[in-house]
Amino acid sequence: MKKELLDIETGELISTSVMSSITIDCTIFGFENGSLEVLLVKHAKGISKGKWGLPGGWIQEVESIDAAAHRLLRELTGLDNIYLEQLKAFGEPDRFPLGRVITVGYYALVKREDYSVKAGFTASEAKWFKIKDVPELIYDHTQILDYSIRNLRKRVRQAPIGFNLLPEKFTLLQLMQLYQEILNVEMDKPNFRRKFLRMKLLVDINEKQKDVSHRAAKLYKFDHKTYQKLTEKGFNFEF
Amino acid sequence: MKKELLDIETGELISTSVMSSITIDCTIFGFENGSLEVLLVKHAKGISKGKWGLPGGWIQEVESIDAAAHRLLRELTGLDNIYLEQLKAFGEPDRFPLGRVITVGYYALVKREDYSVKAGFTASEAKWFKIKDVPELIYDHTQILDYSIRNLRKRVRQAPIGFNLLPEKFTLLQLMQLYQEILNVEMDKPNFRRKFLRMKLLVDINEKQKDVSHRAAKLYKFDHKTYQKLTEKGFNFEF
DNA sequence: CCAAAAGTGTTTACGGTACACCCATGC
DNA sequence: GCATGGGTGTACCGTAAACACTTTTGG
Repeated sequence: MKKELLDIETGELISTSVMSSITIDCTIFGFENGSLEVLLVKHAKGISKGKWGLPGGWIQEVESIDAAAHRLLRELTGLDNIYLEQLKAFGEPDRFPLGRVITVGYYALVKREDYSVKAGFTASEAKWFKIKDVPELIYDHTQILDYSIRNLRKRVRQAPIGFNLLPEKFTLLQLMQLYQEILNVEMDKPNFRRKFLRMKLLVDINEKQKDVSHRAAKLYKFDHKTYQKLTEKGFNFEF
Repeated sequence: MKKELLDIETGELISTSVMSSITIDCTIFGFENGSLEVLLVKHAKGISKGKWGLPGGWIQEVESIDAAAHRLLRELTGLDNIYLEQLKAFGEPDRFPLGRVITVGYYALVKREDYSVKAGFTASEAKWFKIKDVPELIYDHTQILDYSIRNLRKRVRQAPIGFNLLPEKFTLLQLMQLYQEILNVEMDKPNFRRKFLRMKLLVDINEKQKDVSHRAAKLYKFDHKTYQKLTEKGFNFEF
């Protein structure tokens, strides 16, 4: 529809075919050394210069919202096939200081082993933060992040999406630590292992850890087929 | 921001301060005679004349998305304080034939006893449909409705939101029938009653049904305080 | 040997499920 | 009496929770 719009951050008039008044913002979660982290970007210019925020962008005229979010992730991380889900639209009238802009929030789960900062983004522009170390964010991004975390906690108890934060091969203890970190609870190792193994969601790949200073743990993979079957009939993870 | 826009349904140029390219559509659920129903409106003019769709509207420049949805509901049903939650944004590029418009989907639960069609809406313009009798809908509204139903089924197992579809005072059988209808399952009466009573969510108001041709059932109310407490620590309803 | 984490076994209690059965009311 | 739904009792089973215990590996 419209081809010219004011870049509401820089004040420049830009000419392109994106939708005005609608943006996308994405909370990207990662898991490293037992801590849940989010990827934030530092704004280089405009009124929010020097401040951290969630990665975001515009939606093109001929692109679905989901496609725009995937494109954004690819541009930022170089990764395709990231686990990505829409949260909801955020649209308080005053959420954005330079005009009325509604944003569609997403959250993504990334395997840190796959991730590398993409060309064009230096370490000073994009950085992982532990949840507890997240600084003050621009606009309503703190609110969006809070919503993302609450949503992750909810989702992780309804579907085994936590796998998307772990390496391909992982141990049961890693899995348990992931749940402990996200849900902020203490769990019993023996009970956790039995509970998860009973679900038949893990495939024993007959490999073990190497170079650990204790008994090596079995490595598992996630069984996508069982996951699909369970998803169709609905299921629950209460920890 | 912009004050003039083309009414994409009628083709008229209208002058008002609403956001262009963003609308709201709302699935309004009701429960009557053991059946789950939705309120649809018939479009009177424009390219979708004579077809049924979800009630929807524009978002004003100085109004939050949630406020717009509440206003829409009030205009349509005359009701305030309706249970209302956002679903997500729907934005396929071709979802709307006359231009790129993203819509924010909502779903609402109303007590049918409170509801009356508002002045300005005649019976031929707004009508309740049983879920199975819903006709073909305009644009992507069938998809939004499907998403709403799936979401309702999910939510009803995570929080006792079903209460919002029942009268103030209800029997345990009514409650069970509501769950059976929404989840499309058969339940055991004795077990359902014990399970629900154990949750301490129901208040026995020491009243009984009248004029029924069988033993009169106790009437209950929903205990909002216990609900709040349970919500804070998270809870699950598996039926 | 010890430390550290992997992994097994056992006991208890509670909630889900199935189903038999009695109660109250109108016709 | 009979139909209809209201409501109680009970027996069985699976799983969650707590925790004692054994196994494997590096140092």
